[in-house]
Amino acid sequence: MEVLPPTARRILAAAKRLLVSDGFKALTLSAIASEADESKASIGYHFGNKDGLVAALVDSLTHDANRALIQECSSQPPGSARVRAFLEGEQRIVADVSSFQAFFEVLPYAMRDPSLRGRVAALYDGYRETVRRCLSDTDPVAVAELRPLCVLMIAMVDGLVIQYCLDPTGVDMPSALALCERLVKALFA
Amino acid sequence: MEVLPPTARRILAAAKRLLVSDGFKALTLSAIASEADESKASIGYHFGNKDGLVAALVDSLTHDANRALIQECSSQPPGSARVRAFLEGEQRIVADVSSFQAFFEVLPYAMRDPSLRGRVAALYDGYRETVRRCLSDTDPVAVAELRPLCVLMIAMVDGLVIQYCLDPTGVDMPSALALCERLVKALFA
DNA sequence: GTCTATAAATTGATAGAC
DNA sequence: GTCTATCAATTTATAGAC
Repeated sequence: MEVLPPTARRILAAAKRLLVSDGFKALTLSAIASEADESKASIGYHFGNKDGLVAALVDSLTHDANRALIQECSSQPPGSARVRAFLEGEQRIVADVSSFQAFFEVLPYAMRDPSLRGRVAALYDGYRETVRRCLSDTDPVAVAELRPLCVLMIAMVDGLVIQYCLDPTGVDMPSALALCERLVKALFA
Repeated sequence: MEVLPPTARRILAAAKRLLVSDGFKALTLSAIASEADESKASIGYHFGNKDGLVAALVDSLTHDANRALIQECSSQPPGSARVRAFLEGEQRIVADVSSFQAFFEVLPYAMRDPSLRGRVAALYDGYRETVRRCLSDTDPVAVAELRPLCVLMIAMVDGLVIQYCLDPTGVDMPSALALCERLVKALFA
């Protein structure tokens, strides 16, 4: 992303804005060119074709998300303080619904295209590793269950956002997050 | 669904097959008509327009999913036996990835269209109610936390499927489900 | 590198015969 | 109810000037 020419960067940023605001269906070359104040032909020049643009867009999205999560967690020193910071960070992640919507827009395409799927799968590997780093150094006894716990924690965040996006009033998110915290602390006790 | 004319039913079934195999993008009137061995004009006649067809498709999907889950859970008598049956049912649900893929295809469109969102939100209400019925009658002490637990259980299932679809080899699903079971049982103890 | 102009294909929708 | 034929609109892609 940082090594792209300025025009390509503007096109990619415009595509990201369109994806968040209007969904994958709105990602037409005309709309992107208009949003970026560039010509349609420039998109072809910089990204080959639309598939190339989508691949670059997915890379950009996953990179941003991963960096944000790592920054979120590693700001605290290891130990119970970091665990608490991680759980608080989870709440912020759940609250940031807009970036999740962009992810859900891309998800079905990522699941079907082998190249995209590999890229997003690598992102989740990074997620799990980050969570593992946040939750370790607290109790060596629980090490055996650390991997599955990371999987479950991420699953809960993703799944909670789905329910919240579909019906913000139907889900008591604070209670769900409090229960989630209780479950984790019970495991470490 | 059952009250639809035979032709409409064939069209809907063809659309569902296309959605599962090739995704939402493949849901063009031409492709659906070809798959159903009907004419494009028939789709307009029976469903008004494409949006009408998609709404009927979402209704059909959610109805099937809800019925399957209820049947899965209510086959056992209340009590710990039903809880165990529910947890085993969860494993089967997670294993049935194809129906989840159809859901993930529809999810971004459901989140943006108010009408579709309401339909899918109602489905999740049914989900939570079903899970509540499966997990109640075991320990009255835990009643206060029953609602958030239902939310979390469904979130875990959804989130686990996401990770599994992206990388079946990168997630130790049996361990994750075992840990999930441990967490639930710890809560009831 | 960037643009205008246009090609070529596809899409959703419908008129009108049967 | 079902079909063929056709419409206007939109989409991706690219040729060619600058």
